[in-house]
Amino acid sequence: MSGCGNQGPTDPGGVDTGILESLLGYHARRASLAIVGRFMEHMAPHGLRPVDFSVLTLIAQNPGITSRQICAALAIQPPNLVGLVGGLQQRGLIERRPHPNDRRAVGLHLTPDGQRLHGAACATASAAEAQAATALTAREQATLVRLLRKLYSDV
Amino acid sequence: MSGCGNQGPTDPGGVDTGILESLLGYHARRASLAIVGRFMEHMAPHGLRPVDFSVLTLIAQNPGITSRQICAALAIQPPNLVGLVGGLQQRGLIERRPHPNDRRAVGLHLTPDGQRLHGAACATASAAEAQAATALTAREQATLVRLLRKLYSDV
DNA sequence: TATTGTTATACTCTATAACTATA
DNA sequence: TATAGTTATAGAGTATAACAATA
Repeated sequence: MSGCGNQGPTDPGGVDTGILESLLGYHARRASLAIVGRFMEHMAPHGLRPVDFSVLTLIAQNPGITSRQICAALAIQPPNLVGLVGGLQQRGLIERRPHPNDRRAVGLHLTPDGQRLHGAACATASAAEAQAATALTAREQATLVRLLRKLYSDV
Repeated sequence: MSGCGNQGPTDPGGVDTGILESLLGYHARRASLAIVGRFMEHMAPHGLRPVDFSVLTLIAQNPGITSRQICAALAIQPPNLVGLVGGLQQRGLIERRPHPNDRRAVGLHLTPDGQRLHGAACATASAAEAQAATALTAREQATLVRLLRKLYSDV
């Protein structure tokens, strides 16, 4: 029974998607792609990808944070963060300072330019969020965030 | 104000994630990665990636479906589907038959082996879904799917 | 011995241009 | 002229191994 007993709903193209419609991962991935795509369009004028904005935010909220801490918080492999941080530094948005306690590590800080750009990017992010969530009420948004957190918090 | 006025919650590592906590895309992406990751682990014994399972499901539910229809339903670029379909055919899971009305197109069908594997994979998918959603009640799951669909349906 | 940051590298995923045969 | 399928290819994104400096 390769159809799994389902005669499921159809997508806009009139194709029966069967069991896919019942899988949380299917919907989570499609929603993620749609939202992140819109976020990218809004953030493009700032020259920031979603991961760039995430890194800037972590540095803004945690001055002196190390690369390893960023990697742990965002699930990025250390080698893949090197170029990203290098790019932000080359644009003059962040700077590296010696870590006070550990001479192996480097503390990351926003420059004044970085603070200005991050402030503008935060406003853009809020605007994008408001637009992305027009289909949802405020209560639905809160519910959605709560349920999504449940899904990845206990892994 | 590069912190956007937020002094947000912290992630397990004790890092302040600031405005990220309020962004739907941030949570949708993390939830998607967590769920899809577990789905991949469950599906690995069948030798199927999520996209392979999706394609097999579409063919199972829509015998004779064309590559272009699959591309439209799953947002895959046609060139990227060629190798995928070729691999499934080489494994003897699907077969290509001439399209009844259009000599340019090819209708895709599951072989008996493909039907057996897809049936087993469906059972695995259901089991993975049940495990992924232990943190949620049945009502919460339904709510989550409904809200996620809203987010990407009106794009 | 373990950890930080780094280089080099490879593998996957995704996107575009261009071709062929049919419509 | 437009579409279905394909090839070749380029660009992201992501993964591991191994190294030097330091803990």
